[in-house]
Amino acid sequence: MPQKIFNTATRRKEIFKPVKEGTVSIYVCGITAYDVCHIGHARGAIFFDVAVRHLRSRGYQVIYVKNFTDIDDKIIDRAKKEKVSISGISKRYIDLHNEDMAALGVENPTLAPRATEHIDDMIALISILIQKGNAYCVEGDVYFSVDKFPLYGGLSGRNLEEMVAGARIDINDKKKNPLDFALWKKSKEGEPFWESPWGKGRPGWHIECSAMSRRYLGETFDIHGGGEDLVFPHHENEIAQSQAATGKPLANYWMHNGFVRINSEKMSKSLGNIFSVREILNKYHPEVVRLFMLQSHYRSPVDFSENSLAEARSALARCYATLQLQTEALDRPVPSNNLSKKKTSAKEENYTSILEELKEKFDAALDDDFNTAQALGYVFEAVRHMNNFLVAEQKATTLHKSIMLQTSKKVFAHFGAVLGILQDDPDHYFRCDKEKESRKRGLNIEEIENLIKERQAARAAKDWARADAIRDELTKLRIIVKDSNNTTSWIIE
RNA sequence: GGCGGCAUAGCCAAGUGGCUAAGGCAGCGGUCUGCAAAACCGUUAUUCUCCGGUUCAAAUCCGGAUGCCGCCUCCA
Repeated sequence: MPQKIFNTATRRKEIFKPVKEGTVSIYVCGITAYDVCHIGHARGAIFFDVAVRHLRSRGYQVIYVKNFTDIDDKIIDRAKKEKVSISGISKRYIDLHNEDMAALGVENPTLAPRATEHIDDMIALISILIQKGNAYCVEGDVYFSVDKFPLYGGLSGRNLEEMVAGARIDINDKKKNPLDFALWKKSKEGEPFWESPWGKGRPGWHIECSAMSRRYLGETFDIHGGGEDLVFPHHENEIAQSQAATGKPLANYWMHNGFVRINSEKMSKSLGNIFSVREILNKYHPEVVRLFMLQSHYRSPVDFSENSLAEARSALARCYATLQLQTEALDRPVPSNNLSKKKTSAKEENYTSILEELKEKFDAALDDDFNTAQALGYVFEAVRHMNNFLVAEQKATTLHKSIMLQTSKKVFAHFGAVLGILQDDPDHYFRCDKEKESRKRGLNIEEIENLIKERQAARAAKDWARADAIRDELTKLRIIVKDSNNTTSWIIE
């Protein structure tokens, strides 16, 4: 099945055809380094991470570029406020960003260029635009002339007249058209600057992406991505700059991820409902966040709440419980003399083929515009299927059982590798989960373990009253006790 | 004012013309268990906001209504 991608530019799902057979070049707009990453950044990062992982698993060689904006008004403001250098601010938040992404299991992009390292590329591009008459210089500022670019508005589906008629456009006397945007800004007193043919100044926001994508991916590359808010004006302006300069399309496919909402409200500073990645990772295993994000389609808004994360946590625990059973089954030695004696039945073979079929469906779901929600549906079907198998075949020691376990191991490894979940050791996962949950609820793991031990002793002595009393006590703390033949494990509800 | 999106079970959420409307969470009945829990088995939408239309056939296409949301200003 060919890869399909919903292209913002055409508002349609299209069959993906790379510029160069077998490779994918992708550019995603990264962060402006002036604050810590929030859950919205996490969504975009996780989604594009999965998209790239999937393309790679399908055999494409992917070049993934995600930039850092390290010069910008907000960074300058913050530097002023804290009385530190601009590079001090940007370095701090780039480092924190990298930590957060690593914690979320987001793989590093192939390249992570910074705007300030590409000022020359930007100046070169702006010069071309001036030369071609698409840009003009006024008192040290350089503006892009939207009237000279007939395709302007094509990506976001707007036209110039309507936008000019809109009341919210700021009127600037220097601009020929109110929609013209800055390519280069004359530096103000005390601001950082670079020398340019138009005097001392710094780049406008949009030009960096045009310059860096051109440098690393060429004039036309495959996929350009970002959050949906970037469609206008940022990506519209990038297209205008790049295509006016090169005469070629900037990117063939435009992908935009939807926003994260908080309890059905827009996440914003004024509402004070911004959740940082680090504060969430303090409470939840990173894969819970990934699972939560991937359960919705990337283009839909996703509603983030304590409750929805808790649901994702239960769902992930279900997967790890199965992996744990699987690991135990794999560790159990199978007497080799029994293997040869028993023949594999059709029913047994069926177990393996269903798992392999689910893997195919999983990949096909991701081929279809990266439908991670549907792909996860197949993961959970595989979980149930595996549980069935593990219960039904518990006592079996046939050759098939070990084949099935190996297949399952392979299939779940594939699911996990593509979605970036199920990467933890199950025991470690549950331990980590316990630590986070107990910290959150002010529980003491040691005390709980002691109670569990006490209860086990009571059970061994068949002192059911005592055992039940302890269990009731633990239940009040929302701790679930799981007894098996000779051990007792526990989880936090 | 302009442009765009969404509405599917108690909750979350796939599905965009035709097999029984994925999956998760929660609930209920059963197996298991000292009793539970976990796991497993079974079960929970004759129906996809409403009203019209197209079609042999629509949650899925078209028109209209209602409700919610996003972008147009820095924003992932």
